[in-house]
Formats: sequence, structure tokens, C-alpha cells
Amino acid sequence: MTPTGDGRTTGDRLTIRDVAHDAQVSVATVSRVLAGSASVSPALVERVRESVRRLGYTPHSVARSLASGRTRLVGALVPNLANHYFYALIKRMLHDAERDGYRLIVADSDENVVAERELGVNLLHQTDGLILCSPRARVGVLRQLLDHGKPVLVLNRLVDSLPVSQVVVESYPAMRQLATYVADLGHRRVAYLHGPARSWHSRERWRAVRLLTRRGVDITEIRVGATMDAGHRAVPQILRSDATAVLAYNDLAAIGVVVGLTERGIRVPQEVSVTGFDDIPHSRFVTPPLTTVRSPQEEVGSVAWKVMSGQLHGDSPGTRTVLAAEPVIRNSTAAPPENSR
Amino acid sequence: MTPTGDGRTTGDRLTIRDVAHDAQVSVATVSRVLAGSASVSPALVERVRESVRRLGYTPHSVARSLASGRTRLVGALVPNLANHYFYALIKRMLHDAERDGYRLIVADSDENVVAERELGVNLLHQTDGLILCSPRARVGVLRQLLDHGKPVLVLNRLVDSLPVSQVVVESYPAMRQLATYVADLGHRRVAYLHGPARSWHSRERWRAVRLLTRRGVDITEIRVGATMDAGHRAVPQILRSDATAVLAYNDLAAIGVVVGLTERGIRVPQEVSVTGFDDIPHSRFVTPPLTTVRSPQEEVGSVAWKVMSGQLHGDSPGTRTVLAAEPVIRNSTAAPPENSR
DNA sequence: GTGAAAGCGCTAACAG
DNA sequence: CTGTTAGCGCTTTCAC
Repeated sequence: MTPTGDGRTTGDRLTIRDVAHDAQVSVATVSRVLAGSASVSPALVERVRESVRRLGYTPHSVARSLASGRTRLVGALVPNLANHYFYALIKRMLHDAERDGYRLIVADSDENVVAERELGVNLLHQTDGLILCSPRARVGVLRQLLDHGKPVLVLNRLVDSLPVSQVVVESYPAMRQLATYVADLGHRRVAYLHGPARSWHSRERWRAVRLLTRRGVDITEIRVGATMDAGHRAVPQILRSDATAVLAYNDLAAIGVVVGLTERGIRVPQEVSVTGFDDIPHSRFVTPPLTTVRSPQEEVGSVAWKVMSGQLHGDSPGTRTVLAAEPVIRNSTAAPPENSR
Repeated sequence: MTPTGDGRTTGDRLTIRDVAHDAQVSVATVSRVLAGSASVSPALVERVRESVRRLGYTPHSVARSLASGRTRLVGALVPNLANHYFYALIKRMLHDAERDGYRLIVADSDENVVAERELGVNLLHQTDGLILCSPRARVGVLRQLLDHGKPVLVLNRLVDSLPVSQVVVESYPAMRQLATYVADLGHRRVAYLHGPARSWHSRERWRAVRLLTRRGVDITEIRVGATMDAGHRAVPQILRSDATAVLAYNDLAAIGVVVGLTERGIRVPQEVSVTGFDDIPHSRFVTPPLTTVRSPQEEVGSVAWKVMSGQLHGDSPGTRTVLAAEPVIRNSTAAPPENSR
């Protein structure tokens, strides 16, 4: 009944036991060397390293996860990967996580609240933590996610009532500045294009724009969304409103508007001013270049990973990081035409 | 020395044994029910299901992976996530994989060949398969990846010498049609803007454009890349070449060119025609809308997943799917100005 | 500083 | 059809 044991596992995959056998040490020692543990004599460390190299051994990550209880995987859930807004964000987190030995499982809820919940729960089950980008779910759902006891991070949405770490770009002040700028140019009839219904940012931006009424500006609200197509389709309604300036929820919608106006021979900004939000790369490559708000997505990504990483290492949750956005004045805005002042 | 055993594991996580105990069956039966195995009596199936539901049990995916040898994870490696080209692709694969119970680990090599190799190897170690999107690596490296014995799929690059499954959109015929169309409009001096150095598509497209010389068209080659910025920066060189038509490697570069020309007061297409490739959403929202080639990325994504899925279930590798692209004529192309014919 | 051994939670023979 | 049991490959006490 003694083990069969020469230590060499049959089959094709090299295990830690093969290395142990080759280096004439125990598997525990190999494991320690691989983990970079200090309490191994330099001589053994070298011997193990040499065996690992010569044999071409690679640890089996799943076995490692099962034994250690950590997967070194983090979920990243976005409402819509096709939205330019998430590029820089995901990309930056991908690289930072990679650097720290973590990998991201990306999922896309397609703006579907039910899918968001399901995906969130499932992701959390197979990862060490979850990053929710602009989640649309109700607070109750977010709370459930927290109950799993794993680190959860919410990006670009402020949830006051929850002990969850959050990283957000503050829309309100920048949008307020932008709106003020437009009013100062002399515009008195403005159209605001709302973003996705459940978007926190959309509510924040609207909250800022609404203040213009205090200055006697007339605001027409139009439900549009976050795509170029939607912006483009909104043009007739914009024209009907007789607005001389259009404040869009984001750059995408703004681009759709600019193109739609241009197609109809309406000059931007001479006849109608248009502003966006986010400062996506395309906003500089519209004619005319878009007046917008720079939202530091890269920074959100890098802070987000830093916070998540800290939490994975035991930091307590609930930190809140607020980053500022700032208006970028380009050429899609100008004073309204003389006859409409 | 008998097991301590009331079956209830201590600690907070519910295991399959808790369910087995609750339903008064063996763990094997629970496992079978969870796997949807046919050979369990309906009565037990129901009892187990009920216990699972009541207890709120969820299988531990890592343990499952270790025991079964399958992770239900697939790697997806792209050269640059910030390139619009990969949106539809990744997004579609994400959803199709999700539907089949798989999850994607997305990685971005940042157009770095070394990183690509590293990431590829690492991903393959922790997943059941790997999808390489437009890989830039040398054939030798791809072969190494295949040697791991796991399914590997190459997208948007044809590698003749390798027994690896491939899904590609054929650039050559469509680019040839587009080039012919431009020549037929009467253009005799054309500039071609090359894409990323190691891109297979870039070589294919150039191979097609080059044929114009046979028709006596004068071609100026300019190394540009795949971004709007790069296209924009290339404008002075384009003007120096005195070309009346610009064929860009992709839409992004083309957009940069259109904007750059417009800024200098050069009218597109009256004075200079410009074409792109890919038909990204933005190409319809440029002024003027871009003449380009529709590359069916969504279809690539869905076929890609189908092939990967088949391979995961034992299909033999080496299939090759070629999808067609087709020119989309919009308004950025026209006959050259009279005086330059 | 090092090794032996007990699991991590599940699947998959194998026996009945 | 159902149960028993031996691992999957690694980490991590616990002794020495």
C-alpha cells in the first residue's frame, strides 16, 4: 500500500511534484519558492528555480485558486462595450490589473438591468472582486452584490446609502460651467438632450443645466440617449424647439446633431451652437470641433484599479474618490445669430 | 478514525455536500442533477433541485474546473481595444459565449508583439481556448501557441502554413473594387495610406491598390497607421503628393484626412476624394459621409464563437471561414477637378 | 528552514 | 439508477 512513487506524475502536464522530485525537495518548498516566501534557504531557492526553468514548469492556476481561495480574476461589468466612453476605462484597468498579476473578465449587460444583476452575481462567484461601471441597477440590487463579502467597486455613479467604494467623475460642476458659458454667449432658448434613462450622469447633467431657467433661459428637454444615431434623429425636434444652442448628454449624441444640422445646411456654430460631454477622441474630429467637457476616464480607470487592488489586499471598503471634469471650449459654440437675441 | 461527519461543512460557503445531506442523497447524485445528467430518477432530481433552491446553493466554479479539467473560460486577445474595429467583434463574442455558459478573458497587447506572445501563453494556461484577433506575431509564435493542445482561433489573418482555424474578412477583392471605382471616376494620382506595419489586412489592401499602376495610375505610398490622429498628420504629405484621391487603410485614418483637408479649406470630394475601410459607425457621421468598405465584424464574431465552441466540443481544428466585404459608396468620392485630369 | 499531510469543492470512474 | 471514493494540483497548517 505504499505510494507507487517515483514522484513523476504520469500524463502530459508537469506538476509541482515533478519539480519537487527533480530538485530533491518537498512540494511545500517548491510552493514556497514559487510564492516568493522568505523562509527558504538561498541554496534551495536556486535549485528549485533551476528545476522549474529546465523542466519548463508552469503552475496550474485553477489548482492554485482552489487551494488558496483566490482566483486572481476580477469581473468588469459595463452597460455597453460599444460605447466609446468605456474604452479608455477598460483598457487602463486591463493593463494595471495585468501588471499586478490579475486578469479581468469583461461582461456587457447591454443596458439591461436584469442581465446586469445576473451577470454581476455570476461574475462575483468566479472572481475575487467586481467592478461595476456606471451600473443601472437599483440600490437594493447593488446591496445584494455587496453581501457576497467580496470587494465591489462602483464607477461613475454615486450611491450615498451604501458602504461600497466608489470612483466618480463629477458631472455637475463642469456641466454647470458649460451651461453658464453658453448662457453668457447670449443664448436664451436652449435644448437639452437627455441620456439613458437610468444613468446617474444623465440626471446629474440635467440637474446642472436646469439651473439656467433661473437666468431666464428657456429649456426644451428631449429624450435622446447616448448614440450618434439618436442625436441625428433628434434634429427635427431640435429645430422645432427653435433653440439656438443644444446641450447634449454626451459627445456621441452631439456629433449626431452636428452632422444632422450640417446636412440641412444649418451652420454650426453660426446658427446653432452644440455641446457634448466626455471629450472622446472623435470630438476633435468633427467639423467644427466640439465644445465639450473632458472627463478623465483614464484616471478613473487607474484609480479604480488602485482601489480594487487595495481592497483585495484587505483595505476596508467605502472609500469615495471624486474626480473633476472640465469644459473644453472648441468651435461648435458661438453667440446666437443677431435676429434671435 | 471515522469521518466527523454530519455532512454539514463548517464555514460560510455552501458545498455540494450540504445539498446532498439536505436532500438525503449522495454528492454524486447532486453532481449529476446539476450537470443535467439523464440517469437520475425524476423524484431525486426534484428533491435535489428543491434543496438547491431552498439552500441557495451555487456551485464553486473553481473546484468544478479543477475536477473536470475545463474552466469554461476563453481568452480573447486584441492588439488594441481602443480601436473601434474590435467593438462589434468582442461584443458579439461576449454575448454568444455567455449564452453557451462561457466567459471571455479579454486582453490587449497594445500592438506589442512581445506582449502578445506572453499574454497568449498565459491566457492559454488559464483558459480552455484562445481567440487571437488580428495577431501580429510571427508564424513561429502562433505555432508555439498551438502546441499547447488547446483550441486556438485566428481572426482576420490568413496563415497558410498552420493547422489552426481561421475566420477572416477578405480585404483584397473589396479593396480592389474600391480602387477600380476610384480609377473609373477618372483619378490618375492617388495616395495610399498604409496601416500598422505588421497587419495582414494592411498588406492585403495594399496588394489590391497596387494593381492600379497597371492602369497607369500614379500611386504615392504614405506610412500612416490606423488612427484619426495619424491620418490628420498625414495631410501635408498628401497635399505634397498632389493626389486627387486618398485611399486610406481604414476609416479612422480617412476621417483624420477628411477633417484635415476641410480645415485647410480643401473641399471633399470636389477637390480631393477620400475612402476608408471597415464602415465603423462614425464613417456615416463625417461630413461628407465616407465612401468605405463594409467589413462584417459582427458576423466574424458570431462565426468565430461558433468555431471556437465546436472546437471546445471536440471538432478538429483547421477550418477556414472567409467572409466577404463590400464597398459602400457615399459622398466622400467624386470625379477629380477638371484641371487635374 | 524544511517536510508530511490534510484538505480546497467538485467530477468521474467504478461497484453495486 | 445510485453511492463510494479517489483524485484534480496546489497551499497551508503543523510538526520537526
